[in-house]
Formats: sequence, structure tokens, C-alpha cells
Amino acid sequence: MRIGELAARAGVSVRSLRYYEEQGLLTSTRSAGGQRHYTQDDVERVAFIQRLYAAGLSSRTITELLPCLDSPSDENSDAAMERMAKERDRLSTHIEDLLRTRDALDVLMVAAQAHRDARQAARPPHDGVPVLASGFRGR
Amino acid sequence: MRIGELAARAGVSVRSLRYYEEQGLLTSTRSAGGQRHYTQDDVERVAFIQRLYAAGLSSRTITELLPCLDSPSDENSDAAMERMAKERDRLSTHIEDLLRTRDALDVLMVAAQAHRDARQAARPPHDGVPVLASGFRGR
DNA sequence: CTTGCCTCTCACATTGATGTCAGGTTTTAG
DNA sequence: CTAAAACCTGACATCAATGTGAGAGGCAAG
Repeated sequence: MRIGELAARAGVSVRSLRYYEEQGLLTSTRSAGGQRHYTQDDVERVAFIQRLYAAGLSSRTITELLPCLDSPSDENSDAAMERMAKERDRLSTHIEDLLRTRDALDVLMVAAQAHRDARQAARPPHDGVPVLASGFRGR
Repeated sequence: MRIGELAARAGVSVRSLRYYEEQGLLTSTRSAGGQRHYTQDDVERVAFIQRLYAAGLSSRTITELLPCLDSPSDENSDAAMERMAKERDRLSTHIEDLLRTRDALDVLMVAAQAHRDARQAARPPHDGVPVLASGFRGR
């Protein structure tokens, strides 16, 4: 398939695909006229790349990881293992952080909802105590 | 305290603090000479801002949220509630996504480890089947 | 008062992924 | 064969948060 179709299937812009290739994340065979051709597997690969991007891995990091996945017998697999472990840890930490943030957001929403209810009970407006200073304990 | 101290306490650059103020996320009183002064609470506030940033909220979004937290009696609290709920959902989705990505990474690591073990068992090198195509089923 | 450190504003640079535009070529449908 | 649609390369634009540097001024200790 050509680049437009891959883009459509993977839900990515054509521009991005060319960028991935430029970064060494994706390869293509070229037609006689120079147009890129891809296989079905590339759809999956692009999806995976997107996933890693979403996980906060940089293009640079992904570049170091993917070659190992293509041919796991490379000598660099040791380094890649290490890097994968490191990224996994980073990801776990990040997830923890997001969970805590979501909790904090929940606290704020409960507080806001409480205020809403209070207001609905015909209290005078602008009686508010700031939510942040009292409700949130950092880190 | 002055800006340098706040920066140090919150673990943020001075530049960022000025940027937060520019974006309306943070306010300061000014000394006669024009220097910014902050209170203890601002340390906490900055930590919270950082947390929201880490959760992927844009400066724009945070700007819309924080005023509601400062004085929860504002009329905009309805809109803010809605936005908070929306961001909470987005955050949840994102967390789900990261968890799945971490799982995928685990799969890859297991595969890589298996290959490592196989190699250690004195197999010839470069026998590798690509991990990605076989092991990963997208989305 | 002077020295040194901190702060001020303004402005331009950077980074990463992507958008967009221009000018030209390939492929495909009619 | 021709026109439309898709593609090519290359370059410049964008966005958000932050870095960085210049030139000037505030503030506290000696």
C-alpha cells in the first residue's frame, strides 16, 4: 500500500509517516518512481510507535528500541533491554503520578460540588474559602 | 519570599514562575522596587500547577480551572466543574492507555529475555524472529 | 557608598512533532 | 492520451514550555 493508505489505516498524517522514516522508526520500499510502499505489518508498527509516543518516549528513545525488536539477535539487545527496563520504570512512575493527580482532581471536584450544593441551599454568594490551600497536600 | 526562593522550594526555574504569572496561573505582590513576593501557599500552588502540567493539561486549561479553586463561589464554577470532569475523563483514558503500553512493553521484555536465554544456551546468533510482528496485537 | 547578588523586562533561541505551502513527478481512472 | 489525484522533496511555520542573554535596577552587608 502507498503512504496515503497507511496513514488512513493507522490514523496518522502522511507527514508524520515521512517523519518517522526520517527518524529511522519506519522503513519503506520504493517503487520505480520513488513512491513509498508499505505492508500490512507497518500498520501495526505505526500503531505501536504512536503508543510509545503517547507513553512519552522520545523519537530518539524509540529509535534505540525498535531495531532490537526487528532482529532480537542483535548485540545491542543487552543495551535495549536495559533501556526498556528504564523506560518501563519511568512509565510506572509517571502512571503513579497521574493516578495521584486524578485523585487530587477528584478531591477538588468533590469540594466544588459541595460548594455548588451549598449555594443551591440558598446561601449568600461569595462566601468561598479557597479550595486549594485547604484541600490539597502536595507531592 | 522572593522569586528565587520560591523557585528553589518548588523545584522550578525562575523563568517558569514568571511564565506562570504571565499565563495567569500565579499572582504575586510586588515590592516598592517591583520585585515579586510570594507566600508559603504559593509553594503548594506551584507544586499543583506542575502536577497538572504533568497530567497533560495545557496552560490554557489550567488557567480556566484555577480561578474556580481560588474562589469557588464564582459563577464560572459550573463551567469549571464541567471542564474538570472532562479532564478527569481524559486523564483516566490516558492512564488506561499507559497501562496497556506498559503491558506491551512487558511482553516485549519477556520476549527479549527469552531470546537472551536462548542465546545463552549456545544457539547460533541471528536466528531471530521479529518480536513485534508476532507478539504485539495493537490498540 | 560600594560591592555582589538577586531581580526586573524584553527578546530571541530551542526542542519535537506536526502543519503547510510550493513546484515538480508518478500513478491511476476515464 | 489526458486530467485528476496522490506522491515526492525541501523549506518554513507552529505551539508550548523553557532556556538564555543583555542591559538596567533593587536590596542587603560590610
